[in-house]
Amino acid sequence: MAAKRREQLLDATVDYLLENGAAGLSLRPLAAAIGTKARLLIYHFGSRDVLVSSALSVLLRRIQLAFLEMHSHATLDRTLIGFWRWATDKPNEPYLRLFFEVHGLAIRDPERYGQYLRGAIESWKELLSQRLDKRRMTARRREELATLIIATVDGLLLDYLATGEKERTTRALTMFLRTLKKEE
Amino acid sequence: MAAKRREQLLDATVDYLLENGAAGLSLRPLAAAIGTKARLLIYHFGSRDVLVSSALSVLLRRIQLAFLEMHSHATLDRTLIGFWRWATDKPNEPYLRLFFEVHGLAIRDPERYGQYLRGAIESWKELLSQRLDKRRMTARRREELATLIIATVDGLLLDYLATGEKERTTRALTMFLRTLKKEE
DNA sequence: CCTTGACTGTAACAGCTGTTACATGTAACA
DNA sequence: TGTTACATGTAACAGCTGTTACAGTCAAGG
Repeated sequence: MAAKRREQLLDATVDYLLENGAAGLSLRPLAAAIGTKARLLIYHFGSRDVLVSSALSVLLRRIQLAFLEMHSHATLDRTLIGFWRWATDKPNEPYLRLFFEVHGLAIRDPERYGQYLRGAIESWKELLSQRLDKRRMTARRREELATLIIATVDGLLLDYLATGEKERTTRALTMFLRTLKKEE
Repeated sequence: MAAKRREQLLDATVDYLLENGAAGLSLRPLAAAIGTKARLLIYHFGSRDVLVSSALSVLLRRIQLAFLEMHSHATLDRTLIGFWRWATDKPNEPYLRLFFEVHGLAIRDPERYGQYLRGAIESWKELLSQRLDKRRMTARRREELATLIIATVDGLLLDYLATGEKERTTRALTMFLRTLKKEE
């Protein structure tokens, strides 16, 4: 098993990123934290950049799994509220924190983080469009709606992460969903 | 005039940040770009962190000025659309890019960027609440509405910056405003 | 047993970081 | 003219960065 050790290091790196962020990552502190040496990280991954982008892929996969679990809910409302609950649950906060941190970095440095960002945006859209498929509306309108819903949830999560005010942001989300329902 | 040179360096630093971002800022390249030495940046500002947070304050002031210019518009709709036009205008893009980049960094590192983030969020809320004051609604409802509007515009701007798709995101914004109007 | 290949340890490379000590300039004011 | 305050220049500090050269260790397969 050549790739086994690599897999372990990768998982440990993801956990480290969730705790410490991606902006100031450097090999030696990371290696010390996960019980290895910078030398070996380079050996297993080839370079720092490969390590980071590999770790972000794993991160994305984990978030997508959380998305998929919400699919069991009956209505779009319940799916969104379910995801909101998951995202604002304290133990899951690091996922969203890292998500928006990398989002900010990617806007500036698409070469390094672009692939992750495109994948992340795509996964949001896919979830939403699957939910909206069932309704009778033009593709154009469905696109508008998906864009609006994703943006609003993103914006509210950003607010929540910055202020920590769960109650206010949750109220704003339910108000948004109520407004959407009237619209139909 | 002791503070004159400092002011010049500060403005030049803001422009440099708008072009090059804040995540990987380091003194020597910055100094070279704006025609000075790292030595003098430390001399005028005391430390790197003071320089960065001073520059972000100037940035915030500039964005607030753009906000205030939109106040002349008659309705809330027109104010928001006016700001959206300003923010998605190519030459102004760096402001929002930097805004969200720092937002991402601040979530991770509140000590360094927290002050800027709180000020930025406050200025958004102030603009909105001034606009909503005139309407008859409970303070609680006004808070929900302001939170929702800010979050949606933020989320759409984030989408626009990542994808560059101005037409789709603008359509989503107008759909949002139309929905809000029905709600009243 | 001996070789092969995957893995790890030690140490170093050049280059970068923020910051500082010390010396020099420069202009205003007594 | 001498003093004072602000500004600048030159070099260096210790500490960090990703990466690499070289020398091992260790278990599996001939």
